[in-house]
Amino acid sequence: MILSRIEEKKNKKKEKLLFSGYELFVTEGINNCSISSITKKAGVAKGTFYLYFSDKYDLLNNLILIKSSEILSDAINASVELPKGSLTERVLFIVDYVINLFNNNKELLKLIDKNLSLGVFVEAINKDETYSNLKSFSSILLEDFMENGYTLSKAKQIIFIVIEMVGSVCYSSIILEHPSTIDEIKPVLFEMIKKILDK
Amino acid sequence: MILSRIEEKKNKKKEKLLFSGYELFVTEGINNCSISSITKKAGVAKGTFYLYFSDKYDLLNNLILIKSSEILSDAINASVELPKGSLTERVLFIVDYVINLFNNNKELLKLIDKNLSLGVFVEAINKDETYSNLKSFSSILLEDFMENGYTLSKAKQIIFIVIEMVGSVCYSSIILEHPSTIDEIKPVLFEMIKKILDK
Amino acid sequence: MILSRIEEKKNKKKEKLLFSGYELFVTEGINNCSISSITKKAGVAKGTFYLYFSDKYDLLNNLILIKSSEILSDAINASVELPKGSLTERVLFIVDYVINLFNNNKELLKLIDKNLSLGVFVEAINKDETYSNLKSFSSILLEDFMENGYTLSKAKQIIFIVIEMVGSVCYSSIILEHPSTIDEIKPVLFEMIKKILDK
Amino acid sequence: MILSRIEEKKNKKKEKLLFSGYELFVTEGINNCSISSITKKAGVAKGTFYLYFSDKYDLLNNLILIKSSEILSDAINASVELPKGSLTERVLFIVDYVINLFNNNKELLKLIDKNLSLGVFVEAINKDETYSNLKSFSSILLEDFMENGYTLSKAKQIIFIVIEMVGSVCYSSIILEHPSTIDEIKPVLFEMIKKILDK
DNA sequence: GATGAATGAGTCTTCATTCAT
DNA sequence: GATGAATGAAGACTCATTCAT
Repeated sequence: MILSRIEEKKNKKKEKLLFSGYELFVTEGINNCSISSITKKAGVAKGTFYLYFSDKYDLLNNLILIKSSEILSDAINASVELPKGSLTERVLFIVDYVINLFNNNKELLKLIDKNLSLGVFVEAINKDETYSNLKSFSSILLEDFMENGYTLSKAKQIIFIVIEMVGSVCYSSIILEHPSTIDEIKPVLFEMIKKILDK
Repeated sequence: MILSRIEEKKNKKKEKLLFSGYELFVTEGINNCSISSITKKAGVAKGTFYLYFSDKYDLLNNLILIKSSEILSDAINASVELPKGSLTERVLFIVDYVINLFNNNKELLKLIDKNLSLGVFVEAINKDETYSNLKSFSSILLEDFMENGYTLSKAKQIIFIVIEMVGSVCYSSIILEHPSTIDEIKPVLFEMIKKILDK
Repeated sequence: MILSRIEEKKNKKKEKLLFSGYELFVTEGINNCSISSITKKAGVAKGTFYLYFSDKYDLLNNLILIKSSEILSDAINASVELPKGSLTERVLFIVDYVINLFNNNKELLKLIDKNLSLGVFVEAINKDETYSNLKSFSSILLEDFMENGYTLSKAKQIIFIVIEMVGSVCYSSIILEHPSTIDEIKPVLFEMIKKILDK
Repeated sequence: MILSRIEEKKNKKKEKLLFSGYELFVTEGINNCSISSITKKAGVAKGTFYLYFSDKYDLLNNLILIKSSEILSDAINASVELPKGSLTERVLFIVDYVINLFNNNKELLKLIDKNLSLGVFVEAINKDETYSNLKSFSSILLEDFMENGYTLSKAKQIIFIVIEMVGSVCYSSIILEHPSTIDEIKPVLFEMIKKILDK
């Protein structure tokens, strides 16, 4: 356990770098951030950066997986209270949850959407066991689809399209506020999702 | 008309720069392109770049407007042959047209989607008279919505969401080929659009 | 006389360039002025500049001679009314005149002192017949020195030192306002000049 | 003291840059010096320059303060041997010292006078404690003025004017050698200073 | 004479990366 | 592991100057 303190210290540095990177990416934009500015903000030496990340984009990818994982973990915890089989409600609930989250954390939305779609994130889940808890997300949702008579493959495709649609609309309406605000567009979006899922 | 030859030359230079920028942006990625490489490819001096554009992103924006304008102009010309009022068919036709176009020109898709959504482009239409011919696009489509009982505002919102959805799905499936290929996802997408537009 | 109109036009261009150069030199500083900015302000083509001046500093030198010539011409016209032989009064009158002029035209002071001392200008007088009218300035003043028993050579040296002193003090007190304002320092300066000239 | 070696190295680099800057400024003129040429001469990388200075003019200002400080420190050490109260002699001694110094180091004179008058330097003394040893300069001299019945304020004004006068005359006569050489003008200058200080 | 598009050398500045401590 | 001084390649941008019209 004497190493754990060193280990802790190491993790602290990595986390500080991640956090500083996040702050700078969302405030300055990725193109305007340098390794220098990240380490400066993190309060560590420039060389330290290379002990944990290969470059700026490596840090970014770490960040996106972490943040995306958080978003969906939160959504899971909230949506489990809904009764099994209530497909439309669950999807709308999750979508609503994500919209609210993004609406309250525009910087996060900016970072994720500007760089990697949720789709890419899903891919990471499949590969990396670290995010295995997120599989339960899929499974709860997928089971609802099954119960409503969808094949697994069809279900995945619909989820994919809905995620793309929601992400895209969120970005445009929340960040760009164009052509509608999220409040104006949300009812229409929900109506469309309902229609899509209605048998 | 005596100036026309000079004016012509100038336009040629600008076009050469636009074309070279396009080529490099799509092959190397915008971050990996320098003014130097663009002018070199265009066969003009470095300083010449600044006679026509303020920076790399200025050229990019020019490019996106031009390319987007081309895409929609093409879609207009093709869709006018459909009878008035056939809303679902027209939307599907246009979507299909755009998908095929992007599928045959992945570089173009990469450039446009990575940087500006079609939504931003629509904004430009409203402001700039240069793209006034694109307004007919809206009008033909909007008339179909009207004839099917939609309000103008509702119609615009639906179009916006569909464009976001199609653009996003295209990018993921055509460029990233994840989680499905465009051929796999297209039928599902069409089915969803049909459901959305069905009264 | 048919050429005079062309000649006039030419002079107009040169004068416009001189004037624009003056304006830009004093507002932006010489280092921040380009041929481009000068011609733009003057409303002439870039190439036209080279028809009249070899470079930025050529224009500057022209400017300084012109401006200095104006200053001293004005001083001559004013000081001639004083009776011959009143050396101290004449010097103080001229110094006062120059101080007031600089005080009302700080830009002019900035331009002249920042670049060429009045001493350099005096050199030009000796060489260039164009400014021969300025010789009368010397003669009136020098005669006063003679009448007060100075040798010509001594007179010139005293004038030189006084000019340097006044120019330097003006620059510091009027432009930098340090360590005194011109109003505070002027009585002391006058007292010193009086002592210098008192036999 | 373990850091002292690194600290030493850093100071060496800074000094090398200062020295190279000095050499180039005086031989080539400031306008003709590039960061590149300075670092090349100093034998350091271009980027190293920016670790110590923000730009060319930052280095120049450092240089002027250092050099001016040296000049006056030397003058102090020399003038303290004079008996207290011998105002005229002390001023002449100091002026003579400065003239000789400039005469033997024309490049230094060129650098200082072309850019900042001694007046500006005095301002720096008042603010920055680094140059506090220079205050003794003022104090010794000012005390002499007091003993001769001058007010503090009057004394400062006279010193200011004399410094401006001497600096200006030095520049013209030593650098431009116009209209007199320093040897020719010095007796006249001394005579004038004597008259100024004579009660 | 006048023009201004085009040039490309030259300069500043940033920044990822290294490495001795 | 941690540091941060040093590097120098790379890129953005300026601008005096030319020359065809």
